[in-house]
Amino acid sequence: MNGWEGIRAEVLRRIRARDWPPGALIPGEEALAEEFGVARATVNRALTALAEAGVIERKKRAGTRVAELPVRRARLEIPVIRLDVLGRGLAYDFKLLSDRLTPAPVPVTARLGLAEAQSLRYLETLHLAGGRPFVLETRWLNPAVLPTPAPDFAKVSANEWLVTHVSLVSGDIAFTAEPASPREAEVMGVAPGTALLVAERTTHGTGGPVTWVRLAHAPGHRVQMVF
Amino acid sequence: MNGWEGIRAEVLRRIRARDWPPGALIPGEEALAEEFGVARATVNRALTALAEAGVIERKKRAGTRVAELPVRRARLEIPVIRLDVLGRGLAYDFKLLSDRLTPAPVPVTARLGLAEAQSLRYLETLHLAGGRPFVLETRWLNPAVLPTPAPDFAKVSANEWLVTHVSLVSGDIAFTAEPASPREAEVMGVAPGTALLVAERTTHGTGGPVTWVRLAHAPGHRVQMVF
DNA sequence: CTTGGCATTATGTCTAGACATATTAGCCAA
DNA sequence: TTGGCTAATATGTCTAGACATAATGCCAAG
Repeated sequence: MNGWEGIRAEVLRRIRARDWPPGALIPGEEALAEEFGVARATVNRALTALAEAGVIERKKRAGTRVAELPVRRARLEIPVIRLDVLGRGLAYDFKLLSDRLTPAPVPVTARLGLAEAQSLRYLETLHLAGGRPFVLETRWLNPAVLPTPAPDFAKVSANEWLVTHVSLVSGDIAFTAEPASPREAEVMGVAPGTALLVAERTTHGTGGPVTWVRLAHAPGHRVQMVF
Repeated sequence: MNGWEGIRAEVLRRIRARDWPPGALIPGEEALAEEFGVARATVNRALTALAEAGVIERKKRAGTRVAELPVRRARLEIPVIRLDVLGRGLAYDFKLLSDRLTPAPVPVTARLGLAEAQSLRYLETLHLAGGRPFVLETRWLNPAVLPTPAPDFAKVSANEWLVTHVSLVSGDIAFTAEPASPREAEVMGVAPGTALLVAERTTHGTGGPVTWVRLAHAPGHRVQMVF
């Protein structure tokens, strides 16, 4: 194992072996560079990677120490729903159930940072996997981000159109478990009250708030992450 | 905006502005270095960061192109439950409900890659926030990773002991929504069938499989991530 | 005793140049 | 036409040295 990845591996090994226990100060870059016989920049590359991974904490002047409670980070890759379905080996299709301009409820405008009672585009899309309900997408979309003429969301799902056409800058996503509402039960063909995995996303772009979306997944859906 | 972060920002701006649309080949590092008046290494730093973020795709000889469908990545920071609770401004406590060595069910041994019917340490821990049930932790723990004498999980929760004492190498986490089982309903004080957010984690360490754990969260729990 | 400023020091970033490596396009031969 | 070799090329990594920046701790002034 050579190069900066080799150094990263060796430093990680020493941390795991508790040569350098949690909280300990590890040797400076200069010292490590000499020990490994490389330039300081190479050690820096390795330590920077470990810091990004949360294994060590670095501060100027204070040095580098092993993280006390190594925060475990898991990465979630959020695919376009179509690709998610195809990736499971199932045929994809979707139905646009609702598309209208209507005053948004306060919780939605509040989360997006818009004026109360502003009219937003409301889209209800049922995504199908192998002909069966997969996800019910309930979306409030800021019409200001749409071009004129607006795209036809019956042809391209809003989910996919947004990814390729709007510059998404930041956002957050939250997962909850909720009982299926009567409407959800009817549309997805499950009993009311069935436990559904729900993802709520808020997205902001360069031109301001973009969309708030709620994805209610079919029973049994798993959101998988690796760390 | 100076330095490699400034270059990253400018490249990102051009991608967002569709100066360089999805799929397009962007100028090589040498060309960009000359344009911005910096060394090639600085451009490389900026582009490496963008590649890690999934915005561009880089291949030797083939050059750098804008990602067609920018995969959105969200990062989940998995805290120790005690800190999660304290971070919500609530008092933390936990009760060890069960602790015994018993043959593990096949799905568990299979996921951990252990022989069937192997005896594992079974721990059932109820985590409390402000005196109310917060998470029911159901854990199967490979006794091979424990020191002798084994720690007293009635004093330190297994959740916390593992983070600080075992070298966790890799693992995965999955979220599902499930109806509360009769046992869960009883322990957590909810009606059977209530929708619970469940996290299942499998963890492997340097010394082999470590633990399989199921965390059933109290109703209303949100797992929040930022991207 | 407290506060402000300053020197110290470890990390952060940058440069100019070099070599390594992967990949591709094109050429040549079977 | 096809298969394989080769040369060209863009990214990946590294070096040695330099300056920038941010904490820290000490010291002096109040």
